[in-house]
Order: sequence, then C-alpha cells, then structure tokens
Amino acid sequence: MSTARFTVSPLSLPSQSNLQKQNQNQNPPWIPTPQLLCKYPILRHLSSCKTLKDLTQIHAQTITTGIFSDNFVASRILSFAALSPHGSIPYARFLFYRIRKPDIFIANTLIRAYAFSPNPIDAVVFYSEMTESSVVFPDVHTFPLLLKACSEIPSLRLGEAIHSHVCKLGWSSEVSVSNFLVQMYASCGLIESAELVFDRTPECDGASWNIMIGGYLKCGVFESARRMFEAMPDRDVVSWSVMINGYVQESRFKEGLGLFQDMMEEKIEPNESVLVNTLSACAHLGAMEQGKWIERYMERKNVRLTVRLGTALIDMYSKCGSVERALEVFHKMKEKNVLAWSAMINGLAINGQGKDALNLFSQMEMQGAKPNEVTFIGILNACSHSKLVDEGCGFFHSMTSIYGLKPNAHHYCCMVDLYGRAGMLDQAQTVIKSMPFKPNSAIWGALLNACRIHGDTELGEQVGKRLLELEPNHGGRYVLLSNIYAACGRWDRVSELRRMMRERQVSKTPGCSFIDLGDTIHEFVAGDSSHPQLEMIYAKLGEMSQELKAAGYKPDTAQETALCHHSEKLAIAFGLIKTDPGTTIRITKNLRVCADCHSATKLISKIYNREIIVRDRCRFHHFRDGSCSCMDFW
DNA sequence: GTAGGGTTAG
Repeated sequence: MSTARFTVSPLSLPSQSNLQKQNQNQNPPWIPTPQLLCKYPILRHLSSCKTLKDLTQIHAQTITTGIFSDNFVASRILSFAALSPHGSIPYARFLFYRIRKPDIFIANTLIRAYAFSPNPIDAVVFYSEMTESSVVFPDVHTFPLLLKACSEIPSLRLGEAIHSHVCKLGWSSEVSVSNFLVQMYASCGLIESAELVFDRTPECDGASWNIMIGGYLKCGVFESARRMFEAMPDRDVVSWSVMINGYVQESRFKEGLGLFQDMMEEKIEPNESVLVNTLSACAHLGAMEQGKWIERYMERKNVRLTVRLGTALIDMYSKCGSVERALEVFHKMKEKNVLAWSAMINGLAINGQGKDALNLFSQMEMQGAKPNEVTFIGILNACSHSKLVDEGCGFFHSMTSIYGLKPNAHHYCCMVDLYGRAGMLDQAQTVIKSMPFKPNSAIWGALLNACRIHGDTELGEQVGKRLLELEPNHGGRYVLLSNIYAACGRWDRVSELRRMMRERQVSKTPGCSFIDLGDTIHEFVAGDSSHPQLEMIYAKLGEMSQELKAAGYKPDTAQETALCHHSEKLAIAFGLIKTDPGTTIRITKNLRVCADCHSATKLISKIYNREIIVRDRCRFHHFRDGSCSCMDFW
C-alpha cells in the first residue's frame, strides 16, 4: 500500500484551515506531469482545453505524430474526455476502443467516469465487457469504483456479484476495497452485512470508521453511529461532517445542530459541507440566530462565499422569514447558478412576495441563466400563494413549449394548489384528470386543502375518503377531513373519524412550535407540561386570553380540542415574556396554523404591538398590527 | 512518469 498519505506535505500543515485547503486549486487529473509535458509538449494544450472540439484537435495531432500509441499520452486524452465537464463519456469510450493495448489504468479512468455519471450501472456493464473479452485485468483500484457504482444505483445483486469477484481475486482484505464493500452494503440497507465486512477488515483506517458511521446513519441506526463516533480513535473533520450531515439528511435537525455546537466547542474547523448542512438544519428549524451566527463565523474566518454556501444562506434566511437578509446574501454572491436563483425565487414565493419572485425570474432570464424544474416549482408556488392564476398557467405551459422541461408530480401539485386556493375547484380537478400519471397523495392533499379553504364539504368528503384509502396511517389526513366536517357542524362524522383513528391506531403528528432565543431553541407541543418555566407561561396565556376577550375575540369552535393550548400560543406567550417589547417574535411550527390560532395571533400582534412571524408547514405568516401577510389565505 | 477512499444545495 502506498505510504504517500502519511507524509506531511505543506497542504496538511495544521496552520492551514480546512476551508482554505478546499479553496486551493489542485490540477485536474488529465493535466500531464512535468516529465510527460517535457517529452510531449503538445499535451500542454490540455490545460487550456475548453471544448470537446479542442480535444479532438489535440487527439488528431497525437495520431498524426504517432504519439497516441504511448499509453501515457492516450490516458491523458481519455481522462479529459471522461472526467472534464467539457468532455464526453461516449467519446472517452470511443477512444478506449482505439487504444491498441489499453492498460488497467485507462480502463479504471473510464469506469470512474461511469461510476460518477447519471447511469452508474454503465461502470459495471463496461467492467463485464472488459473482463469477458480479457482486454485488461482488474486491479485493486477497479473494485472501489465498481462498488461505488453499486452503492449509487443502488443494486445489492450487482454489489454481491462484485463482492464475489473481489473474493475470487483475493482483494477482500485490502482496506480500500473493504471500505467500499461496507459502503455498498449500507447503501443497500444491509447494515448487518456492512458490519460483518467492517469487523473482518484486518486493518481499518480512518475512512473505515467514517464509512461505517455513515452507513449506520443511512440505515437509521443512530445509537450505533453515535456510540462508534464517541469511541473512534481519532475523529477528524470528515468524521464530524459524516455525523452532522447524516443527522440532517435523516431530518434529525436538532441533533445535527447540537453536534455542530459540540464541534465548535472542540475547536474543529468546519468544512463547506458541514456549514451547508448545518445551515440546512437551521432552515428546517427556523433557527435564524444560529444561522446568523454561522454567517458571522464565515465572515470572521474569511470563508469564501461559494455558490453552495450562498444558496444555503439564502434558503436559511428565507425559511426563517427574513427575505431582506436572503436578498442581501443573493446580491453579495459573485457567482450564481440556477440553484441560487431558484432558492431566491422560492424564498420570495414562500414569504408571499409573488410579484417580486416573478420579477426575479425575468432578471434571471435576462442574465442568461437557464431555469430548470426546481425553478418552476418556486415560480408556481409564487403564483399560487399570491393568487396569480393566469400567470401561473402561462408559466406552466411555457415549461414545455419554451423551456423543453417536463412537468413532474410536484408541478402538477402546484397547479392543483394554484386553482384550488383560488377557489377554481373544477379546474383543479381537470388538471388531475389531464395528468399523464396517477395522482399521488400530495395532489389529492392539495385538492383537499382547497376544499377546506372554500368550504366544499361534498368534494372534500370524496377526496378525503380517497386519501384515507391511499394513506390509512397518515394522521394529518384524518385531521384535515375532520376539520372540514367540524366546519359545517357534522359532529357525528368528526367522532366517527376519531373512532377510525383509534381503531387503526393512527396517531396525529403532535403539533409543535419552536422559538429561537439565540442561545437555545425552545420547543413546545400542544398542552405542553414539560417546560421548566411552565407556570409563568400559563400565567401569560391567562393574561393573553383576557386581553383577547376584551378586544372582542371569540374562540373558533369549528376546530377541535385544546385550542387555547396549541403549541404556537405557548410559544408566543413565551416569546412575549422573554423578548424585549417591540421586537419581532419568530415561531416555526411543524403543521399548518389553525384558523383559531391565526385570528388570535392577528389580534395579539395588535394588542402587544409586536410583529409575529410564524412559519408553518407550507408558508410564512407575517402578523403585524392586527393583520397577516397571507391575507387570510393559506 | 499517471489514480484513491469518508461529505456538498429545493
């Protein structure tokens, strides 16, 4: 095994930060070594090669001069075609079959390109062609790539087949191979097999532990991941990033954020992926104070605002209800790609600034950025939340006619939502009928929500029943249907639904709200009795309901149970106690705001003279001076 | 005289 990893190069000196390291450019793999350049000066053109056409010219010259028959030359040209963003894998393959005696190095380059392409299975296909015709013989570098491909697909069948080749050819005790076996089994959900390979690896290295931890997280075995993380010999920045990213990816945001704080306390410098994932956790939790802290940290450490970091910041600020800050980041970004534009468009959309979102879309086009499917989700969201029905239809049709994009289920869902919210329930149903695929539950859910908004009990009942058949274990569907019944006073149906939920043992997702007070995120669930400052909060709630009554508020009896103790009311009470008069209160909740809480919050904003920003499951509500930015339309 | 593995946006 190579010992190069253990030599101390200037790049790994501890004085240099991870982020600075990442910002340093390393030569791409197709750039020849100085020795090779010395021998074949023509290859120096590879460093300025920008298109496939440039490459074909270099290729032609190497043929006419006869140097293409040197495999070192052929390998550099094939490497450009296979791995450069300006290359082409089919061209690389074409080159491969024109090399008289290809070696395993060249074959591995092509396998690598396939393994990281959108069709990783081609890596395995090429490998079997290559071995069947005995063109070249696999080596130790071949199997990690093949196993990576199997993890990407993911295909257990192929993975096991490759595993048997590994054993037959005697590579199974090689740590670089077994690491990928572990990853392959974990990606295919076979955590026990992954463990078995890990345990049998004679000499694990740092990566082995990280891969095993990542595997546990991917398979949802959090306790084992944490135990291993705490027990591992030397945790590096990647170990932390595997943990944090794993938690965030599995929607365990609070734990992810907690780990990030532990990491900071241990004075480990985060890399870009940790920052991106932590910001994503903040976005999900509505933890703006923590998100702001990360932005300040980046400024303090002179971290370059890459497209990914910029996009993550835009997303975080938009989802914490601060479009202004999101826009500031957006304008600060020197380099913007389609995802950055899309994040900003979506940010404006979910905060109810539909027109601004559409304006930004025109700017995006003027600057020559090409919208993709994600962009259109933002655009259609903008239209539906701002009741821009005609505009929305226009955009939906332009997707295919102008941009050549195929609308997927999300886009159709947006259309049902667009018509549905606007009260055009017939058109919403026409969209569902015209869809080229079977409507999923999200689409019926959008229609059901429209029935709730516009009080169409009859259609609501039909759609609701269909949804219950489709998703008998989804508590939220029962609640939505039962609210529709409650709104028109059909209490018999409400109790019938409750009985069904009991019988089927379906539980409601408990409503919970978060409030971020900078140092801690406080979580409240409906009827909470666990908070240490409980007495004070309930005293405040009592005062609030007195004030509300005096202002003419009548509780909305159309909804069910424990209304005055809904989690957002608890969080608002806590916010009123804990923050200075006049400051904005920001609440994030996991479900939609109920009608009663919505009207109560409007009044609270006026009585206490506070701006209250509530992010619910779907959108933002900016309550100010007795009214809400959603114009009672959500 | 060429490679490498753990992580990255809605």
